[in-house]
This record gives sequence, structure tokens and C-alpha cells, in this order.
Amino acid sequence: MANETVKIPQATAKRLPLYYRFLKNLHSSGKQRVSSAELSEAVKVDSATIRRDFSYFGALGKKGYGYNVNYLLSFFRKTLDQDELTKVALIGVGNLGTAFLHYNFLKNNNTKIEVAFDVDEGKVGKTIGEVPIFHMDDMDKQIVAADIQVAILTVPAPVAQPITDRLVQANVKGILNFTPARLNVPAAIRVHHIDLAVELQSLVYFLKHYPTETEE
Amino acid sequence: MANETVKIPQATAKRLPLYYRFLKNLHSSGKQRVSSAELSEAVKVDSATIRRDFSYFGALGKKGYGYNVNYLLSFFRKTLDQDELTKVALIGVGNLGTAFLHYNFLKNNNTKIEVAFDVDEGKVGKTIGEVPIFHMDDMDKQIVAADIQVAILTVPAPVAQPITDRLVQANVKGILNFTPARLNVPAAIRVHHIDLAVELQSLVYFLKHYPTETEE
DNA sequence: TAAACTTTGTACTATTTTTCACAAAATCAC
DNA sequence: GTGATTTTGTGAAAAATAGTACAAAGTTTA
Ligand SMILES: NC(=O)c1ccc[n+]([C@@H]2O[C@H](COP(=O)([O-])OP(=O)(O)OC[C@H]3O[C@@H](n4cnc5c(N)ncnc54)[C@H](O)[C@@H]3O)[C@@H](O)[C@H]2O)c1
Ligand SMILES: NC(=O)c1ccc[n+]([C@@H]2O[C@H](COP(=O)([O-])OP(=O)(O)OC[C@H]3O[C@@H](n4cnc5c(N)ncnc54)[C@H](O)[C@@H]3O)[C@@H](O)[C@H]2O)c1
Repeated sequence: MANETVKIPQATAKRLPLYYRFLKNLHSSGKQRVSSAELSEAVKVDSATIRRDFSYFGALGKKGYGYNVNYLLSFFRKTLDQDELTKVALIGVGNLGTAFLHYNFLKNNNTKIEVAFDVDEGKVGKTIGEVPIFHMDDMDKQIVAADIQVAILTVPAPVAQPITDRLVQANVKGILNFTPARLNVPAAIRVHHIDLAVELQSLVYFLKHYPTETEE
Repeated sequence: MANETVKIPQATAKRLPLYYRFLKNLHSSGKQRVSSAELSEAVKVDSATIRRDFSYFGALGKKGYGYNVNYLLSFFRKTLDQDELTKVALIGVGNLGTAFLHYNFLKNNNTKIEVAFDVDEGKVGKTIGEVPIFHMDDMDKQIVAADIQVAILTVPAPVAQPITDRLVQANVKGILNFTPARLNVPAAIRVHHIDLAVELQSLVYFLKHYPTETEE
């Protein structure tokens, strides 16, 4: 299933969805060609970094011309597997979880939240943004049955680890963790932490301690 | 206002709030001492990295013993300015914005969302999580009056840039941007992007292309 | 067609971040 | 008190990421 000859650097891999989204915008505004300099201005990544990122996939551009938007777009669509739908489960339909269900990442992505789970009887049985909410007792069975490999975790921190253990057991391979808990998982499972409180605090730290610097 | 002799690496600065939060947990569970190895296990950061991070602030530990939890905690409280409250404004009380208002980052932080703004007349005048919601027309004046320096941006992408320009004009120094738009700001303004759709997509990319690797 | 211009792809360099590995200093056990 | 054990703090190496600068290859203009 890994179909690159050479491993793409992680930093590059994290920028690919960003490039892809901007290319879609260009495409729908009818643009035919684009240079690394234009892309750079739009996504705020150095143009040499963009050219290097692209070069991992071969010579996608043309000297003196730039990149063909359609070609690049269809190339990245394949690379980012935009043609297959990745099914996602959401655990914990609270403040954050509800926001994600309403949004559902469909506008830009190849991902779809198919089911949600919660312990709250007032929520179980309801539907938010067309996503049905089931009880946690049914989670393991349903995730296995639907062959869901990605989960978004928006539960209270104290229950994050035990639920994670169940997710791993149910064959989930990737977890987007919004709880402050740092999860223990086998090496083959990928966890991305998005720690909103830490993000806010580190922004404040930078403001106070690096008054006139630029970054990210 | 910058009170470090030596500049702390950015990567270190981003981990500080994480350390601080775990130290608070240790403290409230009555623990007196902690080693870099224990911290490492808990926050999932290599122990050498933790020792190096701490060492930028001087010799905070004791050989053969580890770190004194109370000492470390009070040191980081000062360093992270936990004693001053940083006032935050939230722009865009939609799905995400509402979730943040309910949460309000008070449990862990020195930050508080003091005011929110929206154009929706149905929301203006209401209060969510004790935060009053005002109309966008009043934003500039209120932010200046309250001397708010940090803003959370949860508005639709197309209006992100013009609102950002107004925020900069109103003397905001840091923006936590949840919209997909990449913002143009003067060099002195700090923007942290949290791009949830990109996070989900890059997780999926890693799953498909780096099947058994570990990271982050 | 030719000269001027544009823009890629990458060799090379720089910077940042992480990790190894170990002497030094302290604790701990008895 | 002494030797075994623990654990820090850091020099040095490694790895990862970013950026400079330019030859090469194309496009555009006239
Ligand atoms: N809301 C925010 O802005 C915000 C910001 C930073 C971090 N977080 C973190 O995100 C997580 C969710 O935050 P939230 O504000 O949505 O919380 P919330 O309390 O609104 O929602 C949690 C949901 O999880 C459900 N739940 C509780 N125990 C469960 C269990 N054992 N199994 C399944 N579901 C269970 C609850 O019924 C509730 O619906 C928390 O860990 C929080 O620390 C939230
Ligand atoms: N909700 C999510 O899960 C999610 C995920 C990824 C990205 N995002 C991004 O976060 C942003 C907010 O998402 P959301 O789901 O909360 O959207 P939303 O539509 O629910 O909320 C947007 C809010 O902004 C207000 N608004 C519109 N124009 C405004 C203006 N000119 N000034 C002030 N307020 C204005 C609207 O009244 C609304 O309350 C969007 O840019 C979205 O792309 C959201």
C-alpha cells in the first residue's frame, strides 16, 4: 500500500494537503499554470521548499513555464488518495465533537465521519450533520464491521486511554487526539495530537518572549 | 518584556506548556520528585530532549535525584507567565467558536476569552460560557479599549483576511487561525495556523504511505 | 530566428532539532 | 562511610529541515 519508491520527508508530507487545497482553488478559478513563486505567496512556504517538495515526486514542472495546474492537481489527487474515501469514527459528541460533526471535513477531503459514539443517553440515537450517534457499548463491534481505520477522539481526558485501547483492539490505525492525554499505543498505530490549550499557551509565550520575531 | 538571556529554541518553547501541565498533575497527586525518564514516559518526548529543554533555563535538577516538582512548577509558572492573565477575543461564533467559548481554556491556562464577535444578529447580545457576544461593528473599538492582544479566528475563510487586517489595526499581536486561509500580516504579528482538515488528511496520508513507522 | 526573460530542479550550505553517550555529582543501601 | 546506583547536564554527532544560488531548459518577444 506504500507506493512511493523514496520515502517523502515528514515535513513535506504534512504540506501536501495544503498544496492540494490551493491547487483546487486555482483550478476552480480557471487558472492553467502556476509558478512556485505564486504558490509560495499563497501558502506561505518558501518557493525553494515547494520546488524541493514537488521534486520528491519527480520533475512535475517545466522550466521557464512553471507547473500545469491540471496535471499537478491530478497527480496530487492520486498521491493523496483523493479517490478513495477514508471512513472515520468520532468518539465523544461534546462541544468539539459536535462542531466536527457539523463540519465533517467533506468540503475538502477524502475523509468522512461515518459514525459517532458517546455514553450520553440524551445523545445516543440522534443524528448530527447526518452522522448517527451510537452508544459506546456498540463501538467496538461497529468499527470492526464498518472497517473503520481512523478515529477522532474528543472525549474527556481521563477516559482517553481506555478508549484508545479499545480502538486499537478494533483495528483502528490512526487517531486524531484532541484530549490533553498522551496516549500509549503500539508502534504501528499513528497518533496525531492536536492540543488546543497548548497551542494557545505557546502562542502567548512567543508573544511575550520573542516580541518582534517571525515564524511558522 | 522578553526576559530570557538566551533565546529558547522554538521547538522547546512549544513543549513548555506540555511540561507545565504534566507538572501540575504530578503536584496535585502529591508527587515530590520526578526524573526526566518519568516525564519522558508521560509526555512522550525523549528524556534527553527534556533535559536539554530544561537546561536552557539553567541547572534545574539535581544529579542522582531528578527534579523537585514544586521547584520546577513554580519556575515554569513564572516562565510561562501563569500569573498574568492574557485576554483573548474570539471572532466567529459558529460551530468551532461556540465549542471554544464553552471550554474557554480556563482549566489549564493563563488565558481567558473575554469577548466574542459575530455578524449574526441572532447571536449578538447573547452570552456563551459567560462570554458576551458583540457585533462585528464594535470589534475594533472594543479590542482597543480592553487592550486585547490575542485573537482566535473561527470565521468563514473568505472573510479571514479583511478581519485580520482590522485586528492588526486594533493592535492585536497574536492570532490563532482556524480558517484554511493563509493570512498576510506584518512581520511583527504572530499567526499560528491550526488547520484541522489538513491534520486529518495528513494523518490519512501517513497511514497509507508509512504503514509501520512511528512519529510525533 | 535570436535575444531576453522566466522558472525549474538541485548541488551546496546553513540552521534547527534530536539523540547518543558519558563524566560528574548526587543519592541510596547497608 | 563506602561502594553501588541513579540521574543530570552537555559535548559532540547525527538527522531533519530550510534556504541560497545558479546552470539548464524552457518560454516569450520581436
Ligand atoms: N472544547 C474545547 O474547546 C477544547 C479545547 C481544548 C481541549 N479540549 C479537549 O477535547 C476533549 C473534548 O472536549 P469537549 O469540550 O468537547 O468536552 P465535552 O465534555 O463537551 O464532551 C465530551 C463528550 O464525551 C462524552 N463522554 C464522556 N465519557 C465518555 C466515554 N467514556 N465514552 C464516550 N464518550 C464519553 C460526553 O458525554 C461528552 O459528550 C476534552 O478532552 C478536552 O480537554 C476541548
Ligand atoms: N467546524 C469544524 O470542524 C472546522 C474544521 C476545520 C476548519 N474549520 C474552519 O473554521 C472556521 C469556522 O468553522 P465553523 O464550522 O465554526 O463555521 P460556522 O459557519 O459554523 O461559523 C462561522 C461563524 O462566523 C460568523 N461570521 C460570518 N461572517 C462573519 C464576519 N464577516 N465577521 C464575523 N463573523 C462572521 C458566522 O455568523 C458564524 O457564526 C471556518 O473557516 C472553517 O473552514 C472548521
